[in-house]
Amino acid sequence: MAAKRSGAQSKRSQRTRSAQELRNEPALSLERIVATAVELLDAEGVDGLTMRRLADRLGSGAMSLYWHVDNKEKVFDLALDSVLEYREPAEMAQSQDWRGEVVHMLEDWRAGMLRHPWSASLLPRRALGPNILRRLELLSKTLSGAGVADADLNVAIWSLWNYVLGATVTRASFDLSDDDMAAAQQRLTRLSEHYPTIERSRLLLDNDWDGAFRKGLDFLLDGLAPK
Amino acid sequence: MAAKRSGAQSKRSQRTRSAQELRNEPALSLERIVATAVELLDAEGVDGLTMRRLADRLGSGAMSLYWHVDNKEKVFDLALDSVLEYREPAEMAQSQDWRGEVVHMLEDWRAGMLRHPWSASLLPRRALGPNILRRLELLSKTLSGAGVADADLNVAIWSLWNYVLGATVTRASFDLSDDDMAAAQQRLTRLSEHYPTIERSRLLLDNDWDGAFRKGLDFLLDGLAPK
DNA sequence: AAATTGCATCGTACATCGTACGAGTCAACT
DNA sequence: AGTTGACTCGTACGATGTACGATGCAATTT
Repeated sequence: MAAKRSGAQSKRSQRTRSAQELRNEPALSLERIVATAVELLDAEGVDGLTMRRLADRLGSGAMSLYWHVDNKEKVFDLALDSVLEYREPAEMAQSQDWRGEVVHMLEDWRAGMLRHPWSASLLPRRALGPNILRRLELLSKTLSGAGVADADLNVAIWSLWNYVLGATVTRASFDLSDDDMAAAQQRLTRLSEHYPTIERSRLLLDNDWDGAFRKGLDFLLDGLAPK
Repeated sequence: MAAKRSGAQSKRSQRTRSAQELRNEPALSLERIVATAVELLDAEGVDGLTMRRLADRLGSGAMSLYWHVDNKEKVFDLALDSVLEYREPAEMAQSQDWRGEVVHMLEDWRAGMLRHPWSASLLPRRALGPNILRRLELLSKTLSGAGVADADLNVAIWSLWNYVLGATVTRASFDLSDDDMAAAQQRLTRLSEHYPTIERSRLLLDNDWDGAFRKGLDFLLDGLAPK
C-alpha cells in the first residue's frame, strides 16, 4: 500500500531534487500547494478550485497532490488557515489600552478575511486551525489582562467571535459586483411597498459597512468591559 | 425550445392530473420539491442533496425537476427561505416591551435555523428571500417604533443581523457529534500549552451557547437602545 | 557495483454529479 | 380532429473527486 505523508517533512527531500529544482517548475510541496490554492481561490472563487485546475497551476498531475494532502477538504482547511496567518504584534504586553488592542485585532482579522472573500464563506464549516486558535488565545489573554473574570471570558470571546464572523460573512456576501448591486436595488424598490421600513432606512443600499461594524463592536465592548 | 415555467402557477393544472393524483405519487410541484429538499437536507446534509436523490424521493425522474426549478442553486435558495418562514405574531403592534419583542424575534430566528443546521451554512451565500426580508422589516419596524432614529436604524439592523448570523453559524458548526467532540477535546488539551488562556476558560468545551447568545445580544441592545 | 528501499509523481479508470437536448404523454382548447 | 401547451423523463456529455497501480529516482544497504 502506498505510504501517506504525515505532518513531518522528509529529511531527504531537502537536498535532493536538484534535477527538478533547477528546472522551470519547482517540486511540489505543501506550502506551494496551499499558496497556489489561495491564488486560485482569489481568482476563481470557491467553485473554481478543483484538484485538476490546482494541479495545472502547479505544473503537476492532479493525483500528485494527494501525496501531500489527504483530500480536497484539507486543501480548503489549509488555505483558510493560511489566510488567517497571524503575525505577532511587536510590543503588546505592556500596553494599557486593551480596548484599542481588541478593536485593532478584530479589525485586522476582518480585513484579512475580506481580502479573500471566499474565506468568509469557508470559515463556518471548517475546524479551527492553528492561526485561528492563536488569534483566539491572544484575544482571551488581552481581555483577561484587562480584568475580565475567567467566568465571563467565554461569553466575551463568543460574543466577539460571533459578531466578527457574522459581520465578515455578511459583508463578503453583500459585496456585490455593480451589476448585482443594480439588480438588487431594482428588486428592492419593486418590493418596497411590502417592506416600508427597510426601504426608508435604505438597508442594503447605503451601507457604511466599516462604520457599522465598528459601532456594533463598540456596543459589545461596552457590555463586556469589566466594571 | 422548451418553455420554462415562470413564477406563475398554471391555471389548468389545478383540476387535471386526476390520474396521477389518485395514485400513490402526487404530481410534482414547487412546494413538494422544496419540502422534500428540506427533508433530504435534514437527513443527509448539504452534500447529500443531489438532483437525482431529490427526484428519487419524489418518485420522479431527475430531469423533471428542471421544469419547476431553474437549477440546483434555486433549490437551495428555496429550501433556505422556506425554513425561515415567518408566521406573523398575533398581537404585536401595541406591545410596549420592544426589547422583549426583539429578543424573542431573534431567538426564534436562531432556533429555526438550528433546527436545520444546514441552513446556517447556506445562509451566507444566498440572496435574501422574502421570508428573510419580512423578518428584517419587522425588526426594523419594532426598533423604529421604539424610538431608534432612522439614521441609526442601519447600524442597529446590521449589528443584530451580524450577531445572530455569526452566533447561529458558529453554533451549528460546533454542534458536533460526540465523537467529534471527544476528538476536539483531545486535540485541544494536547495543544493546551500553546493556548493557556483558552485552556483555562475551557473555551469550546464548556459552552452555554444559548446563555452566551442571550448575553451578547443584551449588550448589543444596551448600546442600540434609544437614549 | 548491484540491489533494495522509500519518497514522490502521474496516467488511467470509475462512480457520481449538474444539466442540455429532444422525445414523449395527456388534457384543454380551437 | 387537430393543435397547443404544460409537464415528464431517458439518454448523453463534460466535469469532478479520488482509488489503484505503475514508474522514476535518490539514498541506503549489501
